[in-house]
Amino acid sequence: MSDIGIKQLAKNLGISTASVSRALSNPDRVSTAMRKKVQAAAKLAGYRPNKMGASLRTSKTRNIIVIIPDISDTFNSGVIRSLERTAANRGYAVLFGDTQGIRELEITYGDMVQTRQADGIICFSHRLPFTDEDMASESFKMPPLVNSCEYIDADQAGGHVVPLVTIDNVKASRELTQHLIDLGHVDIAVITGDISSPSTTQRLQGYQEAMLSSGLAVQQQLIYEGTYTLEAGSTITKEILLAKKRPTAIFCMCDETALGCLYALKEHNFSIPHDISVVGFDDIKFAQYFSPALTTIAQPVAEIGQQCVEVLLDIIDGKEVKKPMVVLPHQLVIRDSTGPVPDR
Amino acid sequence: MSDIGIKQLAKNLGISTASVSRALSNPDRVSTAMRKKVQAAAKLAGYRPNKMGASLRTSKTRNIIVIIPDISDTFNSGVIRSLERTAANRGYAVLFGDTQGIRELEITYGDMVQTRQADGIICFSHRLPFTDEDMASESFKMPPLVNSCEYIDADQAGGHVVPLVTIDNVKASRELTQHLIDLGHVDIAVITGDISSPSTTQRLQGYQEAMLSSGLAVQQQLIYEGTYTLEAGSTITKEILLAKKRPTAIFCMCDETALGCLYALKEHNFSIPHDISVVGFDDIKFAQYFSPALTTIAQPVAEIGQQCVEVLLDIIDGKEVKKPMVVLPHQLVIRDSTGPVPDR
DNA sequence: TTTCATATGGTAATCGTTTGCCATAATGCA
DNA sequence: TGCATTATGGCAAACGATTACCATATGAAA
Repeated sequence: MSDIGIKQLAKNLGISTASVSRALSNPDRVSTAMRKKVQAAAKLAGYRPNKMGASLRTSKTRNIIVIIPDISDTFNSGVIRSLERTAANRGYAVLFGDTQGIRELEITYGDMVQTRQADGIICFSHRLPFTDEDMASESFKMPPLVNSCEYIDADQAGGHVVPLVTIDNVKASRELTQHLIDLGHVDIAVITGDISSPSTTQRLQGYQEAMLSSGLAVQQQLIYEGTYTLEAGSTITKEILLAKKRPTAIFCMCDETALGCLYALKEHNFSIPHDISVVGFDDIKFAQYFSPALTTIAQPVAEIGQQCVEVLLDIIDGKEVKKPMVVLPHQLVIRDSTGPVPDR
Repeated sequence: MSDIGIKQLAKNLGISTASVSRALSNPDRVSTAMRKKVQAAAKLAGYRPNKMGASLRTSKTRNIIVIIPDISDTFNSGVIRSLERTAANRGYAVLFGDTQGIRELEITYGDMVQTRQADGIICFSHRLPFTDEDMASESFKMPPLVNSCEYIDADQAGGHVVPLVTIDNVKASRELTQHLIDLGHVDIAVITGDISSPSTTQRLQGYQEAMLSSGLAVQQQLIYEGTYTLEAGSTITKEILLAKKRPTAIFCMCDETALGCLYALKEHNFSIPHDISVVGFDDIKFAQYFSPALTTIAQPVAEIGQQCVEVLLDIIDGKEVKKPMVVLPHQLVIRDSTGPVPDR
């Protein structure tokens, strides 16, 4: 672990730096004898190549930057884990930028490709991490980027198509709503995520489609605008309980919200699903341990992470991207938080 | 966003690269006129400094690598978030390596300082991310490293003192156990984490100390070896329930385990805390939403993250590290999962 | 034996910055 | 006014790898 470089190594062996470099990172280019000699010496000396030097020369960093609003979000962290794993297998390291939804931080992290600290971006937000100014510039070139789970508007992207890995939110939401309808529910409240997020819009659309196609009215007063948080689930549920006409089911657009919802319901002595049914979305690892275990949509977390990396690396490698949008299968998971509509 | 470099910029302005560099990153070194001129031109041209070039020259990367067994662990991700924030404020980016506890991956990530991809390491494991071989070598120099929450043995560290940011696990565990004892519990089962982890050992020690100092026997058959997971909580609790003599309280060494435990208890129709009391450890964000809300030890997640970074940057900057061990205050949070021992 | 292709190793340029050293200009002070 | 500082800008050498290009050696084919 001494601070030895390729130069010193070459000098010690009485050979050129070119041979050392080749023996280590392009072994076919040298004779077996040379290769063995150099590799042995390198190992002995504890030689570690300085990646900065290499990166500078090759203009490849083998880093991926992941831009994410909240790294502690349970659903996201599942995807992250898979990302990281896949990337590592392909020889890439993953940098994370937690933006807390702050625009300025998004920009900072988005800049890391421009400053050559990363080769590409995986983004978990519905906003691109570049200034409008930059994007408007005609010299703007979109760096390798794929979006996870959140659709980005072509308008916002200045006409660029942004590759996306996601499930079909509309369809999943429709199925979930249909499940409630099949149980006889008619008054189904919704606690949305941030409405500026397309995933929320899509899930809302699925809900509406399911209602309408079953001949049920979409009651605007049952749609509550929230966020993807525990707190939103808890506070909005209380609001729902205060309504003159109570719904018999609550559709929470993420599992954390559903947990908050269950909490508030139990606090007010509602029995689930006897009095009110609750569904979530995502199937985070905690969902099956909630009481009652949560009916939800399972997203293929591992595949999402993996595909994000695969697609991104294809772009980085300059390969033709066959599918700008990868839609992965979700699954309706029926557990104990949903039941038939109660008699009135 | 054009691919312009310092050289081109200098040529355009008819000045030397030195002046450009100074105007941008060492502004006091040049005249106001020069500074303004260069900065304006840089902005106009969308100049982005290539950090690889700079890093190579300065041998500073301004990256920190965080090595963590499970990035999706809820407690950890809280700390991570804070880490990331503090680091960003200090101008450092954070890279993450999720090792899944795999030795080989630990080594890979540990190597990133040697290969100059990062300036320092924050480690969430009880093992150092270097090969024994390396550490045994006399030329081994410990890179800047601080450990979060897990103590590292000086033996294992080859005599090096590894700075640590943590709470006092022994004390916290003692208080938590004492809380149960105060409620009249005598037969208190424990579901541990991985026993190779010092945090587990320490929490176990705290438990034992509390029992003994209250004149209670430590019953070995009540100590169940587990892991810091939901699944362990669930399966081991079932085991506990099958025991001839059932405990009246279960001490889970982390909140996720406690959730698994609550789940299993409810599944078998035990009422909490009426029949059995349960405590967790960490106070993850979900804990207060469990049913019943969980009595636990709150760790100062944000401060832990912050301190880790502060200490690490001090080491990187070559400052004297005043305290090799930072012990932060925890808090006993009493909620609804604990109650008086039931009448027999 | 000659000729050509291939295998192997070396030389030195290069990637994009930063910075030590120097020259000159500007300023302060007596 | 003269001299000592200080401010400012340029030159060119790093940093540590990779690699285009070249020279030589080796072997095969004729």
